[in-house]
Amino acid sequence: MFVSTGAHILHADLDAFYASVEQRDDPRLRGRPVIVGGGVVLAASYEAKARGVRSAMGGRQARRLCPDAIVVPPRMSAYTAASRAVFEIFRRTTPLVEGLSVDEAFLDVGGLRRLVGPPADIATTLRREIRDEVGLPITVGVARTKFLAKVASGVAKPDGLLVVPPDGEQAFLHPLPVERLWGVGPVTAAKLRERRIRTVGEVARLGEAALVSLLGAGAGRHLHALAHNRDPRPVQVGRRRGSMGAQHALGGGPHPPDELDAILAGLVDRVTRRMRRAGRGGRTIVLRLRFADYTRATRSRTLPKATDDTRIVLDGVRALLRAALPEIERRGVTLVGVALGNLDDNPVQPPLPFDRDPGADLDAAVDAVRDRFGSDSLTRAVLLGRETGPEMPLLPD
DNA sequence: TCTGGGGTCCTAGGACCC
DNA sequence: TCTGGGGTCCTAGGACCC
Repeated sequence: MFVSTGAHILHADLDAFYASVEQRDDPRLRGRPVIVGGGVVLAASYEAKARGVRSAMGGRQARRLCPDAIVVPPRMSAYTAASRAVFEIFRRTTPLVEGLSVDEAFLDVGGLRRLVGPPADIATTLRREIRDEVGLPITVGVARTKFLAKVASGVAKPDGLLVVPPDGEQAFLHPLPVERLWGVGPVTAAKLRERRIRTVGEVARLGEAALVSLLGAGAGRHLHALAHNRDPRPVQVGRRRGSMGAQHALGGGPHPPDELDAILAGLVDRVTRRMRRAGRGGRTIVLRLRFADYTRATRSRTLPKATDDTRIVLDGVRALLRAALPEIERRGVTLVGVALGNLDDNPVQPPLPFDRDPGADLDAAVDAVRDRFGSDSLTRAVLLGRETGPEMPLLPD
């Protein structure tokens, strides 16, 4: 078997994805600072990033930094369509594609050298095809390992291509600030900074034992390996997600139990519908909370077998909510969420009519739900929940 | 810096079993 | 009645990513 040892892994990452789709579809937005999302920045164009706007930033602050920014509401279906088109080009390039999110993936092109050409040429072609066929800029990092390819694309952004040759890895890696390392966030960076460690090279000189005592066994060993550029993980095709969830942020002020219950019913309906559409079931039910001080908590319970059943999940969420109510009362709540973990692949039940088609005939949908759940009030709530969320009527217990 | 929505992986303690 | 070591599952929290 031929094993490629050169720089053969591509990390392809669309630039400012949502904002680029908006600029593509509306010529008036091109060359101008664009912010997608109102209350909070979901994505910012590079013109807006240059002014300090970052994703996850509050909308007010973003507008203060960049008063002339054009703010557009998100169009999720357009982003999903663009993502599909890009992934088709990925898979046309090589069957070894591992998606990381809607806008990035690893591609292993090690076996294509004889057939198509060297990885750098393949990356150039890939970028051109995505530009020509989908109309979006994409940055590609090329290296011998996944980790290094990801770091390379981060350095090359936006609209760039960077190849790290195997004999240039240390020279590329060591001068970089530790924040560039995949997996080093604010907390880890602060711990390292306290020890006067700022670059990857300084991490590499530290020694595994010192890193483990500073960061813990897992993170310490992981970081030590990355700093020495050891990353044996292969590109994995067909990874499936392990959990599915939905959440809803709440304004300040009190939120009575009835209101929380109604919101959670809407969230449960959204998640279970997605699960049925995906043909998956979950065994662990998670209630996610964020309190008024923005600390987070989860409460969970695990069922004997996986389910995608709205009623069963809702019952579980309600039990978790009841138990958490005193703490919510005391501390206030600013977010509720529902997630299902321990996902397996058994399609538990056929999808309901509007699982596939939101415009399905309402009477037929009501009948189908009633057949399955046998309750008029739940039927009504489930149907309403697909659109209303917070405003939906209370469910009886 | 006053904070959305969707995920991943890791750690640690306790229950339970052999 | 008191005691060992190992393994798995569950719950909860935390850091990180896009």
